[in-house]
Amino acid sequence: MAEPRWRQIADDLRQKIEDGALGADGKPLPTELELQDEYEASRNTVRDAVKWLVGRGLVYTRSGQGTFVSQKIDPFVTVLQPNEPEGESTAFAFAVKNRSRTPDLSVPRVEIQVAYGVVAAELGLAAGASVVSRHQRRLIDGVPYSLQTTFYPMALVEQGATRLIQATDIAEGAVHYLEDLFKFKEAGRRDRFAVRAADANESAFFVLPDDGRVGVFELIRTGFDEAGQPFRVTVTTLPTDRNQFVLENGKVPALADGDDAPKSSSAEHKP
Amino acid sequence: MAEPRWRQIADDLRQKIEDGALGADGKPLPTELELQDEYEASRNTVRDAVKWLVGRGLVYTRSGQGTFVSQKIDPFVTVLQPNEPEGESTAFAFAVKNRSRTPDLSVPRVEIQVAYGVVAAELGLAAGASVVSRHQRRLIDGVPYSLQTTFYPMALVEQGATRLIQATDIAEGAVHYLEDLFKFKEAGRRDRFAVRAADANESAFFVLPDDGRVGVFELIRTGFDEAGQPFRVTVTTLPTDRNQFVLENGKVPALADGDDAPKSSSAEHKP
DNA sequence: GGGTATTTGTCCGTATGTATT
DNA sequence: AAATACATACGGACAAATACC
Repeated sequence: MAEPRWRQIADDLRQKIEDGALGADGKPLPTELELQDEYEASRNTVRDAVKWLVGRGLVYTRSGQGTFVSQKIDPFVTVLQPNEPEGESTAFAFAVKNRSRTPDLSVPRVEIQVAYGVVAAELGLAAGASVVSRHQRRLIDGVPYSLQTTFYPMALVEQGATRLIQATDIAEGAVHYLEDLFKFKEAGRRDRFAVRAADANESAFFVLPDDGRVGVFELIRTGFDEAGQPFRVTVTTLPTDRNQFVLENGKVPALADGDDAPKSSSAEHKP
Repeated sequence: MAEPRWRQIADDLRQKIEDGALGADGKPLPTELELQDEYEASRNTVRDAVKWLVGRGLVYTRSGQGTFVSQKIDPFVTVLQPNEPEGESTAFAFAVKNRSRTPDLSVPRVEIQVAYGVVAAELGLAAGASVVSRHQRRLIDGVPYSLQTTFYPMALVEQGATRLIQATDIAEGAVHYLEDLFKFKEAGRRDRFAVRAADANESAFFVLPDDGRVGVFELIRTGFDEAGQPFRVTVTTLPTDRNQFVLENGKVPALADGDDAPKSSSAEHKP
């Protein structure tokens, strides 16, 4: 069996979808019963084919309704400035370009936790040391955008940064607050980018499909003082299906507001 | 049916795997037949459960052998310097830290293409203009690392940059070659980061699972001259399952060589 | 709101193919 | 060659979700 039957069917459907012969203008694909007749295969076999398309994100199914081709979504574009000018927003510097989108920020949930794993490693703390965590959810135009938690060594609070443990937004940004309070500068930052599977919390908040197809960006930003000592770690997660990042270096023309985010270039660099 | 049977089984298996009760030390999970007995479900149902785990990347199956829990892989860490000092490697500045890894670079495949889509948009060319594309594959320690294509307007070749259309490596870097030849500087760069599904070529080169679970980073780097005119676009794709990026800004302590890349922080910032 | 038809989701049993040991 | 284990494929029954009258 060179190519399994379900795979042949899947490839055929994909071709027809890309040609626009199927599912155009939001119409559903043929029902499983119809496909069963068309391909002379059992319903379970055509279902396997459709499942493969679902796994590729090409189509989605709705119980009781049918199978539809997925629409590309207009991504959030987050610009990471290399040299932040000033007044960055809370904890994670970001700017979302595009047509008058309205951000929405939850009240921070503040907790005292024990540092472990990544947080302890990044802050250079012994596993078991206390940290303050400030957690926030972001929405843009009502769409879940990011989950963010910033961790500070408990020592900062003991030295007077009491606003860190209040569950209210720090308007000027927590980092700025610390800079003002302690008369120092965040001299450097290191960002780590990775992609991993979404956990249950993220799947629920971002409303991701259950099959684990859509991962999340995990951004770990560590802030250092002049002495090279880390004093905060911010962990931000964002779903990969609706987010892009832009990094600018040196002299770069402004990104036009209506500038379309690239869809895909896969056809353009093939081996 | 609050929770489907297959999902209950999947959750139970996941729990046991995470507890180390199953699949530890490389031993296979119980066979489908054994699971069928254990859970008193049909073989198809336990297969559905296992499929879900496979989709999550928690286990993999090998025909004729069994089902095994996936091992975490030691990721490549690519450092993106904000202000490249000098002598960046060909076309895409990168540095892979870690234990004496040996990079491997294919001979470039050079083509003359018609610009369209992303490339035309980024280079500010009319769709239909000619571009030179230089495509390379990278391996690290024999493991496929990236696919990369850089596009230059054909006009550069007509103005004398003839080495661009030769299928030989440009040791000092193509950008450096252009800078020397035309006495100008790459004054700025814009990087776009996105994640998308791998296409067939990428799946084959990177040896990705067929189910589309693993996406690829797509990095689009556009280089601008002093006048703000784009003169090259580099498209790089790397699988998300084995790559991380690090971005440093300002004064940051050196990244230790053996510094472990973070596994996951999902447990540490939950709503 | 209720009922019904449509469509996908779950679950079962069975048979046979293919890869690996 | 034989045994084992996963992969493919079929057919059937019922459940759950949705739309529509």
